[in-house]
Amino acid sequence: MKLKTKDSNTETDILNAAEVIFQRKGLDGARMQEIADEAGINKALLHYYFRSKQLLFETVFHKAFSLIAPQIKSILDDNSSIEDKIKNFTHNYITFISEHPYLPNFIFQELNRNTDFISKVQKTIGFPTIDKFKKQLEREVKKGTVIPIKAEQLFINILALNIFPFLAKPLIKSITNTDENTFNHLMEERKTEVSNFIINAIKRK
Amino acid sequence: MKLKTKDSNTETDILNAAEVIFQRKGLDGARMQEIADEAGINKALLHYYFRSKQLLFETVFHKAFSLIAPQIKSILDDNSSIEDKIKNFTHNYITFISEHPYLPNFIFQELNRNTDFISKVQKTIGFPTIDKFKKQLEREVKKGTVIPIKAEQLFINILALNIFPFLAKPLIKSITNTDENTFNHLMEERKTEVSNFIINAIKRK
DNA sequence: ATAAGGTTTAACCAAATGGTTAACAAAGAT
DNA sequence: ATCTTTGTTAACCATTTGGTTAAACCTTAT
Repeated sequence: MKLKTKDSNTETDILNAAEVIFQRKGLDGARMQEIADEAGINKALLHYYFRSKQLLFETVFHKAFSLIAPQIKSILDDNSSIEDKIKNFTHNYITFISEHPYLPNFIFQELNRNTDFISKVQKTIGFPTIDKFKKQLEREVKKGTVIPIKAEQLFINILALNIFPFLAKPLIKSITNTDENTFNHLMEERKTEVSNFIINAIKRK
Repeated sequence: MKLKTKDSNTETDILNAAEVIFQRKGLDGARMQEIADEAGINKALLHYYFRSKQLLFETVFHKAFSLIAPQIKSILDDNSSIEDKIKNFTHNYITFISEHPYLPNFIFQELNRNTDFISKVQKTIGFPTIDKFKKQLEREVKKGTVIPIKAEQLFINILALNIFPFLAKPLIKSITNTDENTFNHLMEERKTEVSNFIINAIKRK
Protein backbone atom coordinates (compact mmCIF):
# COMPACT_ATOMS: atom_id res chain seq x y z
CA MET A 1 0.00 0.00 0.00
CA LYS A 2 1.52 3.22 -1.26
CA LEU A 3 0.73 6.19 0.92
CA LYS A 4 1.78 9.21 -1.11
CA THR A 5 0.64 11.91 1.29
CA LYS A 6 3.79 12.97 2.94
CA ASP A 7 3.01 16.40 4.24
CA SER A 8 4.47 18.16 1.22
CA ASN A 9 2.88 16.76 -1.91
CA THR A 10 4.79 17.70 -5.03
CA GLU A 11 1.98 16.88 -7.39
CA THR A 12 -0.35 19.28 -5.60
CA ASP A 13 2.33 21.95 -5.49
CA ILE A 14 2.69 21.66 -9.25
CA LEU A 15 -1.04 21.86 -9.86
CA ASN A 16 -1.38 24.93 -7.69
CA ALA A 17 1.54 26.62 -9.39
CA ALA A 18 0.29 25.69 -12.84
CA GLU A 19 -3.12 27.05 -11.96
CA VAL A 20 -1.66 30.40 -11.01
CA ILE A 21 0.56 30.73 -14.06
CA PHE A 22 -1.89 29.39 -16.65
CA GLN A 23 -4.70 31.57 -15.37
CA ARG A 24 -2.44 34.59 -15.44
CA LYS A 25 -0.74 33.98 -18.80
CA GLY A 26 -2.85 31.49 -20.71
CA LEU A 27 -1.64 28.30 -22.35
CA ASP A 28 0.59 30.04 -24.88
CA GLY A 29 1.94 32.69 -22.56
CA ALA A 30 2.87 30.33 -19.73
CA ARG A 31 6.39 28.94 -19.50
CA MET A 32 7.18 25.57 -17.97
CA GLN A 33 10.18 27.09 -16.19
CA GLU A 34 7.91 29.72 -14.69
CA ILE A 35 5.57 27.07 -13.34
CA ALA A 36 8.50 25.14 -11.91
CA ASP A 37 9.80 28.26 -10.21
CA GLU A 38 6.37 29.04 -8.80
CA ALA A 39 6.20 25.51 -7.41
CA GLY A 40 9.78 25.69 -6.14
CA ILE A 41 10.93 22.59 -7.99
CA ASN A 42 13.04 21.46 -10.91
CA LYS A 43 11.46 21.75 -14.33
CA ALA A 44 11.99 18.07 -15.11
CA LEU A 45 9.57 17.21 -12.33
CA LEU A 46 6.74 18.81 -14.28
CA HIS A 47 7.29 16.27 -17.00
CA TYR A 48 7.78 13.48 -14.51
CA TYR A 49 4.32 14.10 -13.07
CA PHE A 50 2.41 15.41 -16.10
CA ARG A 51 4.35 14.35 -19.18
CA SER A 52 3.77 17.47 -21.28
CA LYS A 53 2.69 21.08 -21.08
CA GLN A 54 -0.50 20.23 -22.92
CA LEU A 55 -1.46 17.51 -20.44
CA LEU A 56 -0.65 19.68 -17.45
CA PHE A 57 -2.75 22.42 -18.94
CA GLU A 58 -5.67 20.13 -19.60
CA THR A 59 -5.60 18.93 -16.02
CA VAL A 60 -5.71 22.51 -14.77
CA PHE A 61 -8.43 23.48 -17.20
CA HIS A 62 -10.54 20.50 -16.32
CA LYS A 63 -10.27 21.31 -12.63
CA ALA A 64 -11.24 24.93 -13.26
CA PHE A 65 -14.20 23.97 -15.36
CA SER A 66 -15.37 21.49 -12.74
CA LEU A 67 -15.68 24.35 -10.32
CA ILE A 68 -17.96 26.40 -12.55
CA ALA A 69 -20.09 23.74 -14.21
CA PRO A 70 -22.12 22.78 -11.11
CA GLN A 71 -23.09 26.38 -10.54
CA ILE A 72 -24.46 26.69 -14.04
CA LYS A 73 -26.14 23.36 -13.58
CA SER A 74 -27.96 24.78 -10.58
CA ILE A 75 -29.83 27.25 -12.79
CA LEU A 76 -30.85 24.55 -15.17
CA ASP A 77 -31.51 21.50 -13.03
CA ASP A 78 -32.55 22.61 -9.53
CA ASN A 79 -36.10 22.10 -8.36
CA SER A 80 -36.66 25.59 -6.95
CA SER A 81 -38.74 28.28 -8.64
CA ILE A 82 -37.32 30.46 -11.40
CA GLU A 83 -37.23 33.41 -9.04
CA ASP A 84 -35.32 31.47 -6.40
CA LYS A 85 -32.91 30.11 -8.97
CA ILE A 86 -32.08 33.61 -10.13
CA LYS A 87 -31.64 34.88 -6.59
CA ASN A 88 -29.49 31.95 -5.52
CA PHE A 89 -27.31 31.79 -8.59
CA THR A 90 -26.63 35.49 -8.57
CA HIS A 91 -25.66 35.49 -4.94
CA ASN A 92 -23.63 32.31 -5.02
CA TYR A 93 -21.84 32.96 -8.28
CA ILE A 94 -20.70 36.47 -7.45
CA THR A 95 -19.50 35.29 -4.06
CA PHE A 96 -17.63 32.43 -5.64
CA ILE A 97 -15.97 34.43 -8.38
CA SER A 98 -14.91 37.19 -6.05
CA GLU A 99 -12.65 34.53 -4.56
CA HIS A 100 -11.45 33.22 -7.93
CA PRO A 101 -11.29 36.35 -10.05
CA TYR A 102 -9.09 34.86 -12.80
CA LEU A 103 -11.33 31.86 -13.41
CA PRO A 104 -13.91 33.18 -15.89
CA ASN A 105 -11.34 34.83 -18.09
CA PHE A 106 -9.22 31.74 -18.13
CA ILE A 107 -12.10 29.48 -19.08
CA PHE A 108 -13.70 31.64 -21.74
CA GLN A 109 -10.43 32.51 -23.33
CA GLU A 110 -9.22 28.96 -23.70
CA LEU A 111 -12.67 27.80 -24.72
CA ASN A 112 -12.58 30.26 -27.57
CA ARG A 113 -9.04 29.38 -28.51
CA ASN A 114 -9.65 25.68 -28.62
CA THR A 115 -13.22 24.58 -29.19
CA ASP A 116 -12.34 20.91 -28.76
CA PHE A 117 -12.00 21.45 -25.02
CA ILE A 118 -15.75 21.70 -24.69
CA SER A 119 -16.37 18.30 -26.17
CA LYS A 120 -13.53 16.82 -24.10
CA VAL A 121 -14.88 18.28 -20.87
CA GLN A 122 -18.44 17.50 -21.82
CA LYS A 123 -17.62 13.81 -21.73
CA THR A 124 -15.99 13.69 -18.32
CA ILE A 125 -18.17 16.12 -16.36
CA GLY A 126 -21.88 15.89 -15.80
CA PHE A 127 -22.66 18.59 -18.31
CA PRO A 128 -25.85 20.63 -17.95
CA THR A 129 -28.45 20.96 -20.70
CA ILE A 130 -31.23 23.47 -20.99
CA ASP A 131 -34.20 21.09 -21.40
CA LYS A 132 -35.54 21.04 -17.87
CA PHE A 133 -35.20 24.80 -17.49
CA LYS A 134 -37.01 25.28 -20.78
CA LYS A 135 -40.03 23.28 -19.63
CA GLN A 136 -40.11 25.03 -16.28
CA LEU A 137 -40.05 28.45 -17.92
CA GLU A 138 -42.73 27.52 -20.43
CA ARG A 139 -44.97 26.44 -17.56
CA GLU A 140 -44.48 29.74 -15.73
CA VAL A 141 -45.09 31.74 -18.89
CA LYS A 142 -48.32 29.82 -19.47
CA LYS A 143 -49.37 30.44 -15.86
CA GLY A 144 -48.77 34.14 -16.55
CA THR A 145 -46.34 34.82 -13.73
CA VAL A 146 -43.57 35.56 -16.22
CA ILE A 147 -43.67 37.51 -19.48
CA PRO A 148 -43.03 35.52 -22.66
CA ILE A 149 -39.33 34.95 -23.12
CA LYS A 150 -37.30 32.15 -24.66
CA ALA A 151 -35.43 29.96 -22.20
CA GLU A 152 -32.24 30.40 -24.21
CA GLN A 153 -32.46 34.18 -24.03
CA LEU A 154 -33.21 34.27 -20.31
CA PHE A 155 -30.40 31.83 -19.65
CA ILE A 156 -27.95 33.91 -21.64
CA ASN A 157 -29.09 37.03 -19.80
CA ILE A 158 -28.59 35.45 -16.39
CA LEU A 159 -25.09 34.32 -17.25
CA ALA A 160 -24.25 37.62 -18.92
CA LEU A 161 -25.23 39.82 -16.00
CA ASN A 162 -23.34 37.68 -13.53
CA ILE A 163 -20.21 36.73 -15.42
CA PHE A 164 -19.50 39.67 -17.70
CA PRO A 165 -18.36 42.22 -15.09
CA PHE A 166 -15.47 39.98 -14.17
CA LEU A 167 -14.45 39.48 -17.80
CA ALA A 168 -14.58 43.20 -18.46
CA LYS A 169 -13.09 44.36 -15.18
CA PRO A 170 -10.22 46.43 -16.61
CA LEU A 171 -12.50 48.23 -19.05
CA ILE A 172 -15.19 48.85 -16.46
CA LYS A 173 -12.74 50.13 -13.92
CA SER A 174 -11.32 52.49 -16.47
CA ILE A 175 -14.61 53.87 -17.83
CA THR A 176 -16.37 54.21 -14.49
CA ASN A 177 -13.15 55.49 -13.01
CA THR A 178 -13.24 53.20 -9.98
CA ASP A 179 -10.38 51.73 -7.98
CA GLU A 180 -10.12 48.14 -6.81
CA ASN A 181 -12.12 48.72 -3.64
CA THR A 182 -14.96 50.53 -5.32
CA PHE A 183 -15.12 47.84 -7.98
CA ASN A 184 -15.38 45.15 -5.34
CA HIS A 185 -18.10 47.14 -3.66
CA LEU A 186 -20.03 47.35 -6.94
CA MET A 187 -19.78 43.58 -7.29
CA GLU A 188 -20.99 43.13 -3.73
CA GLU A 189 -24.04 45.26 -4.55
CA ARG A 190 -24.69 43.15 -7.61
CA LYS A 191 -25.43 40.11 -5.45
CA THR A 192 -28.93 41.58 -5.01
CA GLU A 193 -28.93 44.22 -7.75
CA VAL A 194 -28.67 41.68 -10.56
CA SER A 195 -31.42 39.38 -9.33
CA ASN A 196 -33.76 42.33 -8.78
CA PHE A 197 -32.96 43.55 -12.27
CA ILE A 198 -33.73 40.22 -13.88
CA ILE A 199 -36.88 39.56 -11.89
CA ASN A 200 -38.12 43.05 -12.67
CA ALA A 201 -37.49 42.42 -16.33
CA ILE A 202 -39.47 39.20 -16.56
CA LYS A 203 -42.23 39.62 -13.98
CA ARG A 204 -45.64 40.27 -15.42
CA LYS A 205 -47.00 43.56 -14.18
CA MET B 1 5.17 64.29 -52.64
CA LYS B 2 5.22 60.56 -51.99
CA LEU B 3 2.15 58.75 -53.15
CA LYS B 4 2.36 55.32 -51.55
CA THR B 5 -0.94 53.92 -52.77
CA LYS B 6 0.04 51.62 -55.55
CA ASP B 7 -2.90 49.32 -55.90
CA SER B 8 -1.35 46.62 -53.73
CA ASN B 9 -0.30 48.15 -50.45
CA THR B 10 1.99 45.89 -48.46
CA GLU B 11 1.49 47.72 -45.20
CA THR B 12 -2.25 47.21 -45.38
CA ASP B 13 -1.80 43.57 -46.34
CA ILE B 14 0.32 43.07 -43.25
CA LEU B 15 -2.17 44.79 -40.98
CA ASN B 16 -5.05 42.73 -42.30
CA ALA B 17 -3.09 39.51 -41.92
CA ALA B 18 -1.93 40.45 -38.44
CA GLU B 19 -5.49 41.25 -37.47
CA VAL B 20 -6.66 37.81 -38.51
CA ILE B 21 -3.86 35.94 -36.80
CA PHE B 22 -3.72 37.97 -33.59
CA GLN B 23 -7.47 37.82 -33.15
CA ARG B 24 -7.42 34.09 -33.68
CA LYS B 25 -4.38 33.22 -31.58
CA GLY B 26 -3.67 36.14 -29.29
CA LEU B 27 -0.37 37.94 -28.83
CA ASP B 28 1.44 34.94 -27.38
CA GLY B 29 -0.06 32.33 -29.66
CA ALA B 30 0.56 34.21 -32.92
CA ARG B 31 3.72 33.52 -34.93
CA MET B 32 5.40 36.13 -37.08
CA GLN B 33 5.91 33.54 -39.80
CA GLU B 34 2.20 32.77 -39.75
CA ILE B 35 1.34 36.43 -40.22
CA ALA B 36 3.81 36.69 -43.07
CA ASP B 37 2.29 33.64 -44.74
CA GLU B 38 -1.21 35.02 -44.31
CA ALA B 39 -0.07 38.27 -45.92
CA GLY B 40 1.82 36.41 -48.64
CA ILE B 41 5.14 38.12 -47.99
CA ASN B 42 8.56 37.51 -46.52
CA LYS B 43 8.84 37.58 -42.74
CA ALA B 44 11.55 40.26 -42.82
CA LEU B 45 9.02 42.68 -44.27
CA LEU B 46 7.01 42.56 -41.07
CA HIS B 47 10.00 43.99 -39.26
CA TYR B 48 10.70 46.44 -42.05
CA TYR B 49 7.25 47.96 -41.64
CA PHE B 50 6.56 47.46 -37.93
CA ARG B 51 9.92 46.85 -36.28
CA SER B 52 8.78 44.23 -33.72
CA LYS B 53 5.99 41.82 -32.91
CA GLN B 54 5.00 43.97 -29.97
CA LEU B 55 4.62 47.10 -32.09
CA LEU B 56 2.70 45.30 -34.80
CA PHE B 57 0.41 43.92 -32.15
CA GLU B 58 -0.15 47.29 -30.55
CA THR B 59 -1.10 48.76 -33.91
CA VAL B 60 -3.64 46.01 -34.46
CA PHE B 61 -5.01 46.30 -30.95
CA HIS B 62 -5.33 50.04 -31.19
CA LYS B 63 -7.23 49.74 -34.44
CA ALA B 64 -9.57 47.15 -32.96
CA PHE B 65 -10.23 49.21 -29.89
CA SER B 66 -10.93 52.29 -32.00
CA LEU B 67 -13.79 50.40 -33.59
CA ILE B 68 -15.49 49.58 -30.31
CA ALA B 69 -14.84 52.69 -28.25
CA PRO B 70 -17.19 55.02 -30.21
CA GLN B 71 -20.06 52.59 -29.76
CA ILE B 72 -19.62 52.56 -26.01
CA LYS B 73 -19.25 56.31 -26.12
CA SER B 74 -22.67 56.52 -27.73
CA ILE B 75 -24.32 55.14 -24.58
CA LEU B 76 -22.53 57.59 -22.41
CA ASP B 77 -22.34 60.80 -24.43
CA ASP B 78 -25.26 60.93 -26.87
CA ASN B 79 -28.08 63.39 -26.35
CA SER B 80 -30.97 60.96 -26.84
CA SER B 81 -33.13 59.59 -24.03
CA ILE B 82 -32.01 56.64 -21.95
CA GLU B 83 -34.58 54.44 -23.65
CA ASP B 84 -33.39 55.42 -27.12
CA LYS B 85 -29.78 54.92 -26.14
CA ILE B 86 -30.51 51.40 -25.01
CA LYS B 87 -32.49 50.61 -28.15
CA ASN B 88 -29.88 52.05 -30.48
CA PHE B 89 -26.84 50.61 -28.78
CA THR B 90 -28.33 47.15 -28.59
CA HIS B 91 -29.29 47.15 -32.21
CA ASN B 92 -26.10 48.71 -33.51
CA TYR B 93 -23.70 46.77 -31.38
CA ILE B 94 -25.12 43.34 -32.13
CA THR B 95 -25.19 44.17 -35.83
CA PHE B 96 -21.61 45.34 -35.70
CA ILE B 97 -20.22 42.39 -33.75
CA SER B 98 -22.00 39.86 -35.90
CA GLU B 99 -19.66 41.10 -38.62
CA HIS B 100 -16.56 41.08 -36.38
CA PRO B 101 -17.15 38.08 -34.14
CA TYR B 102 -13.53 37.78 -32.97
CA LEU B 103 -13.26 41.38 -31.81
CA PRO B 104 -14.68 41.29 -28.27
CA ASN B 105 -12.72 38.24 -27.28
CA PHE B 106 -9.54 39.68 -28.62
CA ILE B 107 -9.97 42.96 -26.80
CA PHE B 108 -11.05 41.63 -23.44
CA GLN B 109 -8.46 38.94 -23.40
CA GLU B 110 -5.55 41.21 -24.12
CA LEU B 111 -6.92 43.87 -21.82
CA ASN B 112 -6.86 41.37 -19.00
CA ARG B 113 -3.45 40.08 -19.91
CA ASN B 114 -1.85 43.49 -20.05
CA THR B 115 -3.56 46.23 -18.08
CA ASP B 116 -1.18 48.89 -19.38
CA PHE B 117 -2.92 48.78 -22.75
CA ILE B 118 -5.90 50.61 -21.30
CA SER B 119 -3.86 53.58 -20.19
CA LYS B 120 -1.97 53.60 -23.49
CA VAL B 121 -5.17 53.55 -25.52
CA GLN B 122 -6.89 55.95 -23.17
CA LYS B 123 -4.39 58.61 -24.15
CA THR B 124 -4.70 58.34 -27.91
CA ILE B 125 -8.44 57.73 -28.32
CA GLY B 126 -11.23 60.00 -27.14
CA PHE B 127 -12.06 57.79 -24.21
CA PRO B 128 -15.60 57.82 -22.79
CA THR B 129 -16.39 58.54 -19.16
CA ILE B 130 -19.58 57.89 -17.28
CA ASP B 131 -20.26 61.39 -15.90
CA LYS B 132 -22.80 62.64 -18.41
CA PHE B 133 -24.72 59.37 -18.36
CA LYS B 134 -24.78 59.49 -14.58
CA LYS B 135 -26.40 62.91 -14.50
CA GLN B 136 -28.91 61.95 -17.16
CA LEU B 137 -29.93 58.84 -15.26
CA GLU B 138 -30.22 60.70 -11.95
CA ARG B 139 -32.54 63.16 -13.62
CA GLU B 140 -34.76 60.42 -14.98
CA VAL B 141 -34.84 58.63 -11.65
CA LYS B 142 -35.88 61.85 -9.92
CA LYS B 143 -38.59 62.40 -12.53
CA GLY B 144 -39.82 58.92 -11.67
CA THR B 145 -39.71 57.45 -15.17
CA VAL B 146 -37.01 55.02 -14.14
CA ILE B 147 -36.62 52.97 -10.96
CA PRO B 148 -33.66 53.86 -8.74
CA ILE B 149 -30.49 52.29 -10.09
CA LYS B 150 -26.86 53.34 -10.06
CA ALA B 151 -25.48 54.53 -13.39
CA GLU B 152 -22.52 52.18 -13.01
CA GLN B 153 -24.76 49.17 -12.54
CA LEU B 154 -27.04 50.00 -15.44
CA PHE B 155 -24.05 50.65 -17.65
CA ILE B 156 -22.49 47.32 -16.72
CA ASN B 157 -25.80 45.58 -17.39
CA ILE B 158 -26.14 47.12 -20.83
CA LEU B 159 -22.66 46.09 -21.82
CA ALA B 160 -23.04 42.65 -20.28
CA LEU B 161 -26.26 41.74 -22.09
CA ASN B 162 -24.89 42.87 -25.42
CA ILE B 163 -21.28 41.73 -25.32
CA PHE B 164 -21.30 38.57 -23.22
CA PRO B 165 -23.04 36.22 -25.67
CA PHE B 166 -20.18 36.68 -28.12
CA LEU B 167 -17.56 36.03 -25.46
CA ALA B 168 -19.32 32.90 -24.30
CA LYS B 169 -20.36 31.62 -27.69
CA PRO B 170 -18.76 28.16 -27.45
CA LEU B 171 -20.24 27.52 -24.01
CA ILE B 172 -23.67 28.80 -24.97
CA LYS B 173 -23.76 26.78 -28.16
CA SER B 174 -22.83 23.70 -26.21
CA ILE B 175 -25.29 24.11 -23.33
CA THR B 176 -28.25 25.23 -25.42
CA ASN B 177 -27.30 22.65 -28.01
CA THR B 178 -27.53 25.04 -30.95
CA ASP B 179 -25.62 25.04 -34.22
CA GLU B 180 -24.05 28.06 -35.88
CA ASN B 181 -27.23 29.09 -37.68
CA THR B 182 -29.46 28.84 -34.65
CA PHE B 183 -26.94 30.80 -32.61
CA ASN B 184 -26.89 33.56 -35.21
CA HIS B 185 -30.66 33.58 -35.16
CA LEU B 186 -30.66 33.96 -31.37
CA MET B 187 -28.31 36.94 -31.71
CA GLU B 188 -30.56 38.45 -34.35
CA GLU B 189 -33.48 38.19 -31.93
CA ARG B 190 -31.44 39.85 -29.25
CA LYS B 191 -31.35 43.09 -31.22
CA THR B 192 -34.81 43.79 -29.82
CA GLU B 193 -34.98 41.19 -27.04
CA VAL B 194 -32.18 42.79 -25.05
CA SER B 195 -33.47 46.34 -25.19
CA ASN B 196 -36.97 45.20 -24.20
CA PHE B 197 -35.45 43.27 -21.33
CA ILE B 198 -33.50 46.23 -20.04
CA ILE B 199 -36.30 48.73 -20.44
CA ASN B 200 -38.69 46.37 -18.70
CA ALA B 201 -36.24 46.04 -15.86
CA ILE B 202 -35.84 49.74 -15.20
CA LYS B 203 -39.20 51.21 -16.16
CA ARG B 204 -41.34 52.26 -13.24
CA LYS B 205 -44.62 50.39 -13.21
C1' DA C 1 22.59 -3.04 6.15
C1' DT C 2 21.02 -3.16 1.52
C1' DA C 3 18.45 -3.85 -2.59
C1' DA C 4 14.64 -1.79 -4.98
C1' DG C 5 11.67 1.57 -6.35
C1' DG C 6 10.13 5.97 -6.49
C1' DT C 7 11.64 11.04 -6.50
C1' DT C 8 14.62 14.98 -7.67
C1' DT C 9 18.22 17.45 -9.96
C1' DA C 10 21.80 19.49 -13.24
C1' DA C 11 23.11 19.22 -17.67
C1' DC C 12 21.81 18.65 -22.13
C1' DC C 13 19.28 18.74 -26.77
C1' DA C 14 16.69 19.78 -30.90
C1' DA C 15 13.29 22.62 -32.65
C1' DA C 16 11.08 26.88 -32.89
C1' DT C 17 11.09 31.76 -32.83
C1' DG C 18 11.79 36.84 -33.08
C1' DG C 19 14.87 39.41 -35.23
C1' DT C 20 19.03 40.80 -38.44
C1' DT C 21 21.85 41.10 -42.58
C1' DA C 22 23.44 41.57 -47.02
C1' DA C 23 22.37 41.26 -51.45
C1' DC C 24 19.02 42.11 -55.02
C1' DA C 25 14.96 44.39 -57.45
C1' DA C 26 12.01 48.28 -58.51
C1' DA C 27 10.97 52.90 -58.87
C1' DG C 28 11.85 57.75 -58.96
C1' DA C 29 14.79 61.65 -59.37
C1' DT C 30 18.50 63.94 -61.94
C1' DA D 1 21.13 56.52 -68.73
C1' DT D 2 22.47 56.28 -64.07
C1' DC D 3 22.25 57.31 -59.26
C1' DT D 4 19.56 57.01 -55.06
C1' DT D 5 16.05 55.60 -52.36
C1' DT D 6 12.63 52.32 -51.18
C1' DG D 7 10.88 47.63 -51.12
C1' DT D 8 11.73 42.61 -50.96
C1' DT D 9 14.00 38.29 -50.26
C1' DA D 10 16.89 34.14 -48.70
C1' DA D 11 19.97 32.95 -45.49
C1' DC D 12 21.45 33.47 -41.04
C1' DC D 13 21.73 34.17 -35.83
C1' DA D 14 21.06 34.12 -30.81
C1' DT D 15 17.89 32.95 -27.56
C1' DT D 16 14.12 30.68 -25.74
C1' DT D 17 11.56 26.70 -24.92
C1' DG D 18 9.50 22.13 -24.25
C1' DG D 19 11.31 18.03 -23.41
C1' DT D 20 15.05 14.20 -22.21
C1' DT D 21 18.71 11.80 -19.75
C1' DA D 22 21.61 9.89 -16.51
C1' DA D 23 23.06 10.21 -12.22
C1' DA D 24 22.08 11.18 -7.34
C1' DC D 25 18.98 11.01 -3.46
C1' DC D 26 15.36 9.28 -0.44
C1' DT D 27 12.33 5.96 1.57
C1' DT D 28 11.17 1.51 2.81
C1' DA D 29 10.48 -3.40 2.74
C1' DT D 30 13.33 -7.35 3.60
